[in-house]
Amino acid sequence: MQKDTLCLGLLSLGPRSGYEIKQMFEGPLSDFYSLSFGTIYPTLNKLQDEKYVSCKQLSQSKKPDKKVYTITKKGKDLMKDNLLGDASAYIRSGNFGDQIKSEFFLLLLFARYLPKETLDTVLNERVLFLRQKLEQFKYDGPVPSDLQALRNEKSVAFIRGLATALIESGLNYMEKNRGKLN
Amino acid sequence: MQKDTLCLGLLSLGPRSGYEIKQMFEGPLSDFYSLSFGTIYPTLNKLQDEKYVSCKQLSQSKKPDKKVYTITKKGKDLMKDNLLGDASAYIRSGNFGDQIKSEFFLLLLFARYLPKETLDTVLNERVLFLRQKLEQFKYDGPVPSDLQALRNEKSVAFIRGLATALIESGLNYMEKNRGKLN
DNA sequence: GGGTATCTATATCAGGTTGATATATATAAT
DNA sequence: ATTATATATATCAACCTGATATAGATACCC
Repeated sequence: MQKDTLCLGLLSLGPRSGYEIKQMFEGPLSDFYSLSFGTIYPTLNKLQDEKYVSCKQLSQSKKPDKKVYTITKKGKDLMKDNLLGDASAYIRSGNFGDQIKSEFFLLLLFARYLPKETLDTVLNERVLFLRQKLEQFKYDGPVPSDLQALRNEKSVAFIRGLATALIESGLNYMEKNRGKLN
Repeated sequence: MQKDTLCLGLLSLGPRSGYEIKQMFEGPLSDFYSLSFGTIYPTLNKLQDEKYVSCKQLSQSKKPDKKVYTITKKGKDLMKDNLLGDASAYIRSGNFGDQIKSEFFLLLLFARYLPKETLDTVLNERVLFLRQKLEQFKYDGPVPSDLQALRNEKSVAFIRGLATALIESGLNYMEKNRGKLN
């Protein structure tokens, strides 16, 4: 997905600074996508130049100033056009699509070169890690206000449910079949 | 995972040309990882310079010449060292780790900006796509001889089983919950 | 025979992204 | 006072991808 469309999509949930957009990627979005500062800041500048977003400099007490970007009517139109135009291209991506770099699967692929105890430790820690992820996706308590807008999206509820189902079935498979790797 | 380690790992399954390594990434590995020619060829040259692989130029009838690379003892040692040294870093990557760019999930995130019929079509085609993927992972018939070495790995059987379980639970969830996106 | 399409095979490079780093303000802890 | 941490913006070298170039060989069509 074009970085422009993605930033506009996140700004459609409410005005944000570049730093806050990055926080969204490090929070609930981190399992599906991420952009670095080196991409986010230049993208926001470009979007501002082309009037897809407007910008207000905000002085804050107790924190450095920040630039808060607001999506414009022109920006919303571009976002919707882009989403609609590219929708069919995204069908074949994602989990078992074409954008994944899974180093864990590569490690499993070469499992026979690892000492038995190392493989055992790796699998144990992977299970712990996935259980932790599961808790994160199931967590329903309070979140920082910036992230609340994401949480409120119906689509996020769907995605969290899907992630939960996938992790649970993955855990289940690993616990039942890990013996096959030895 | 370092590209060096990855190429050495694939060469540990048998001698291959750069083109054939690329074919492995486009075949059964495509859902977990990929490297482009722009990475593969320079990596093989570097590995050859440093004696981690040896190279034979092969004339073929009916096809252009190819350079076939064979992993050396020194190369196998490096590969094992690297796998062992980096194993713990790979635990938190992969599906619901930190290396995923899922454009399909992003599209779902912004589902409310899509016309109802478009979303419906997208979900239908995604289901068809995943069913096709499922068939690919379950397929047990003959494969080109280059890819047979991968197929024979115990770890590949484990990974294919895991992928199958994940896709099935994802399909199941999507079919039961897609109404929640409207 | 000429056109073109496809497959095998290697190589290179512009363009884009990341991860690291720099800079700065402010709070909190030692 | 200094060290660490959080907020906040910005930049850049290093790296990778996707595209493109080149080339030998087969195959099909008119």
